Amino acid sequence: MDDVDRRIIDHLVRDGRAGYARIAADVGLSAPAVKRRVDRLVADGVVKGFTAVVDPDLMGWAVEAYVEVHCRGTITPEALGSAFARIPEIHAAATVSGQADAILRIVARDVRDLERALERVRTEVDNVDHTDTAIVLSRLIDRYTG
Amino acid sequence: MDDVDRRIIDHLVRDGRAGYARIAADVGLSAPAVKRRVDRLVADGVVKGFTAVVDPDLMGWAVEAYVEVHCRGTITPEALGSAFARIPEIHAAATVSGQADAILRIVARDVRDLERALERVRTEVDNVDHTDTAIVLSRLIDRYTG
DNA sequence: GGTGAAATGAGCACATG
DNA sequence: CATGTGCTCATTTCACC
Repeated sequence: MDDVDRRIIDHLVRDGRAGYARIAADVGLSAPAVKRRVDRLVADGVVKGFTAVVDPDLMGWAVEAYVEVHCRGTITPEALGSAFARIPEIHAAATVSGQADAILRIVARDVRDLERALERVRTEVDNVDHTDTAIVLSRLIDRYTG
Repeated sequence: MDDVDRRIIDHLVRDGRAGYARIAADVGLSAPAVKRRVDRLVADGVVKGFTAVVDPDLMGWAVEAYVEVHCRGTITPEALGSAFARIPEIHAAATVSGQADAILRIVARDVRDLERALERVRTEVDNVDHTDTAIVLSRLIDRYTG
């Protein structure tokens, strides 16, 4: 992981479909050298994959919410993770410091979907005391790199 | 936006670097037809772009946090958005319903960076009463499609 | 990591239903 | 109007240096 790798990753984050020749010109290497580095970065898991960035509004994924999950007693991150993984509306989940035990980002088609997902969180995850939901009103920023 | 478009998008979300021929075989069209649809989806803004998915831990972006922003009085989403946009550590920001006015996802290099970003939020954004920060302990889920 | 050749895929004009 | 076909050119991807 040297500086060239970082510049290659930066380029790929900005344009995930950029050709090796363009990246090579950017970082000052040949195209095959860039491909070898990208292959290695993917194999090492530094680059986990490539994806299309979709406008949620235009796709009909209208309702998004941030949900604090508060649990009774103690629960392992692994147990939380495997339970959350079964709920497809959960796009991001993380255990956090502070009063809440975990924070979820839920993306649902409509309010009904959101309600259903929240109900599954409360029933399928062990020891959930309560959830605190903040529904997204307007998306201000959606960055993919710093 | 028909069902074929949705399947193309689904394919591109799963693999942002997939060739048109592979997508074509998947959805039952020819490669040029798929390219035309993808070009249209990008032009229409349904697909906003393509990006590499990077493992934050392996990149040294070690500290991530969800931050509730509580404001005094009223503030427009536009004012919040333009203020947040100046702080590069903020990767996602949205106004929300409930007690908080906005929720941020901040990705910082270390705790010092996080602290600096939070200080900027409190000073550069108008009418901020207080912030409530939950530092991510472990990432459980990071999905890019439902 | 660079170079060159072979294979693969992109991208375009034109014809078709 | 959107798709399919055949072609040309660029890119990828592999060998080897």
